[in-house]
Amino acid sequence: MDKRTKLMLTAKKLFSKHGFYGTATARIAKEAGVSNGILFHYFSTKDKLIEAMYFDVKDRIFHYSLGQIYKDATLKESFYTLWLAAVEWNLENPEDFDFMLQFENSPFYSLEIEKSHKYVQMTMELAEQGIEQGEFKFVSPLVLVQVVAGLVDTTVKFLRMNEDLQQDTEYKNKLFEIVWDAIKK
Amino acid sequence: MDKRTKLMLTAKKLFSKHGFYGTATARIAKEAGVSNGILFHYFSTKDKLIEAMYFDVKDRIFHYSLGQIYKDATLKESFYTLWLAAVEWNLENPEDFDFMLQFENSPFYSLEIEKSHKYVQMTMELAEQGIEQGEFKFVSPLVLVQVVAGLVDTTVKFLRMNEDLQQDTEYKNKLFEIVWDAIKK
DNA sequence: TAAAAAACCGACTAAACAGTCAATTTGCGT
DNA sequence: ACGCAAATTGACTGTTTAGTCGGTTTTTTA
Repeated sequence: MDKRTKLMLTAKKLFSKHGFYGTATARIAKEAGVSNGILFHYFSTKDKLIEAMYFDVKDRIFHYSLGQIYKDATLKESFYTLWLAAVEWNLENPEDFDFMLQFENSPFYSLEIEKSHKYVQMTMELAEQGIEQGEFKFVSPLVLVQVVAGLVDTTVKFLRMNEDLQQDTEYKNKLFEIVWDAIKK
Repeated sequence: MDKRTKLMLTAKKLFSKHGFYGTATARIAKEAGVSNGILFHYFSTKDKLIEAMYFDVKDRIFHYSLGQIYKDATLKESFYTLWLAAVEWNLENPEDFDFMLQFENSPFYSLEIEKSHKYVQMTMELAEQGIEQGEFKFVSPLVLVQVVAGLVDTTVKFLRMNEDLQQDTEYKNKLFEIVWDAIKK
């Protein structure tokens, strides 16, 4: 594995456990088994490292989730697939989840960063589609996207505390009804 | 104003803008116009200061929101009042909102802290009531509470970016329908 | 295969940091 | 007005921090 990847994996682990400033760059390098200098060769500042990780995680989760949607699916099916994929991905990647929560609720984060992401566009289009078809509530499509994203987080946090429910498809269907009822007209 | 209060106000401002570790204790004291030493007289460590602020904010917002509920209100009215009060309080106290978001999504936070709060009990009881009456979805009451709390955050974030909608009662009613449909059977 | 470029090292530094402490002031009960 | 406890000060410290740099090894290119 190349050292850049090693650094990012170690950083993710430490950031998610100890927070951004609770994690020293020297510690990241040490636990990654590389030299101190190489960290700043790949990431000119600590902030750049954090930002790079955000884009990396965001990319992977969207790529995975959107990839699950199949052609000719109804809107409800598409949203179900999207929601379930996001929930399961986050459950399987708890460090990424904790890192993202921390980042998106920190002063590092701004909506400008969010909007710069190509995948956000795609989910917005899905929401607009649902509104035009009269299937979704007549509110800003941005609200609908944020509601779904927020409910993904809520679901993940809940299922983490109730491991026995994580495999319970029936219960997860019930949880999805919360999401669907929230956005549908 | 006593120095303890001055310190907390300044800390809140700085934490919400620059994050926990981006804010030095010396800076808090300086901008509050008090000596360095007095900070550690009132709060033995920086972490204790942060935790004290969490309980302070949590207390004020719950006290305000729950105080708005009137007797003999229906369940829907109670939830509407609660949701609206929380949204408006957060809009009027953006520093508290940012601080709480940061805290609750940081490694500082654990559910043990949350549960220790008396007001959380009260909202849980409201949710249980709704489930028993067959008015809410048959899921864990904790989910319902967290869904509503999460949707408060989502709403606040959205209304912050759309200041023109903050006074639009009709639009806010629409946003509440999202919340209500999410939890109702 | 030589030279140029990129990856890599780890010791180093200047600044910043949380928390201490001995000394002084303030406020309050008697 | 006395005495005592609590509030307050700010200089100080030992440690930790992000980021640098001169030099070395490895990889790429021509």
